[in-house]
Amino acid sequence: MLEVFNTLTRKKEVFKPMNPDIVNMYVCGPTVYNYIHIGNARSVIAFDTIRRYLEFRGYKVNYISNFTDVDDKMINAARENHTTVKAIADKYIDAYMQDTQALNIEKATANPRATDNIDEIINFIQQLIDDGYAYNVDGNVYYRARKFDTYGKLAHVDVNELEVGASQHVDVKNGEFEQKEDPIDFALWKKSVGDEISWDAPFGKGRPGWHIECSVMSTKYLGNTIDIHGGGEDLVFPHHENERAQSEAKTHQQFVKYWMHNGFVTIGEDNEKMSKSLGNFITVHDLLKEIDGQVLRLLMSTTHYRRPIQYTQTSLDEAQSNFKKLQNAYSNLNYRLKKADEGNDIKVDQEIRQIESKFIEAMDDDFNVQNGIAEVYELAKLSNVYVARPSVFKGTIQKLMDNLEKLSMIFGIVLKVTEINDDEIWKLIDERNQARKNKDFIRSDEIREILKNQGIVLEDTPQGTRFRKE
RNA sequence: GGCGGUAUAGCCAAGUGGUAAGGCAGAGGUCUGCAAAACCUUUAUCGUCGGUUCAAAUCCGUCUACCGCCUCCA
Repeated sequence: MLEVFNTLTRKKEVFKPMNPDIVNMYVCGPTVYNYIHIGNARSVIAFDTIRRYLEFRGYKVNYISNFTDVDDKMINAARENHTTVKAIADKYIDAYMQDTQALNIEKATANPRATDNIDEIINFIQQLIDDGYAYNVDGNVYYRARKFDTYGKLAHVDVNELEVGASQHVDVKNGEFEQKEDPIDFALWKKSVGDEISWDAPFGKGRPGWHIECSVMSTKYLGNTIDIHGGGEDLVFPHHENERAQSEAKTHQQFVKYWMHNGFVTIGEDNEKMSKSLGNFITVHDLLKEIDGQVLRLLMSTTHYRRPIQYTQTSLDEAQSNFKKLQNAYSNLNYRLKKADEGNDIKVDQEIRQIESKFIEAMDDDFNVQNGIAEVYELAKLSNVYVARPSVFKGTIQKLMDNLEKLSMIFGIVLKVTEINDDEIWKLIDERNQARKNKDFIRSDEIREILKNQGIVLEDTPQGTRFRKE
């Protein structure tokens, strides 16, 4: 029985989607004014793994992840680069797609952009105004937070205790605070200044505030009530609190059944949150120049999604060696397959089933990936044991391969076997084996060294010489 | 100031009442012409102090340290 930790109730709850076979989930995507960093990647990876597990459990998942492609930062980035907001958005959306592909993120059902949904945003705001939940001050529209009874419930904050400016990120002296009826009100629509990017609306020329686009796109693509809404824990307040307020004020229905939030990636000696504003971030774009994206995925599978995770060289190295371990197990199985005996046995079925049921037990507990991936390593170990046996059935090896592949896939790891098509290399391998037969170990070691320099590692086994690429 | 989180071996990390999974690194061993890969064995009493209990890493309280949110953030 799958249980999910719900930020709203701060409890693990039995997962029951609205439709027994379908899960509708929305994950907040980035504001596209820069490359995504490792912290952003954690969120993307965490929810991709969650999605894949839900699919593994038999659900059809409708997965929406948005791009926020208009806001102050976008406008500033465009200005600094002497280009348009759209050009900035296009550039970084493209980069996002490339980066997430390298991370083996399953394609979303849709990646809607805020600017493609302006009409819906305007209508949404208009209705909030009509219903008295929002007010227009000189072309700026604000949401009347206190009017929404349960404002603060998601973040578990008391409206009266909210200390404006405590985070020291708000300029309390700017005009916005003077315009608002209440400091806790937030912008739905921002009046444009000068020739800034803008759209015409009944309440004046301007652009959407932060939060509103997610309310609009979530309800538009997935309906008034969705099963899962996810994002980093820094989004709980104000972003998700505000989305909830807007959406439920408009639809009078529960907006989200299960709110899920991932913990941060921390970096440096004092384990600070990696963030754009602190400037202590490493972009995925840069990291991918050095490592396989799958290594980053394994790093993110090192701990539970709600807990913070340290980004260090050591943690990266460990992930790298775990990645190699899985790949080796898989390609060694593949090599052994060719030298295995015809037939099947049932013992391995039981062993695999046992691992899988422990895997499910782990993942059903609020997607405990750490315990889950431990079972994948168990399966790799079992595989290695079979591979090392003097005789083994093809059916056994095949089942191990299939299952290893299936479980690894949930973590975004695609197992591959090494192929060598180069005749020159085959000739060298043959020559080396001949030399070994003649006990000419000088020559055989020489050849192994030559191939090693080409990235091909030879390993002698009782079944012959196998190879893999480094 | 308000709210929340975390503290387990050299490192990462499970475990939420019955005497500590797993991974990395280390040590020893098996296999090998040598290697590699792999397998086997081996390494902790759980931040402090106190309480509840037959029994606590696990519950309660205290203290300490670190981190996060309080309208820029995944």
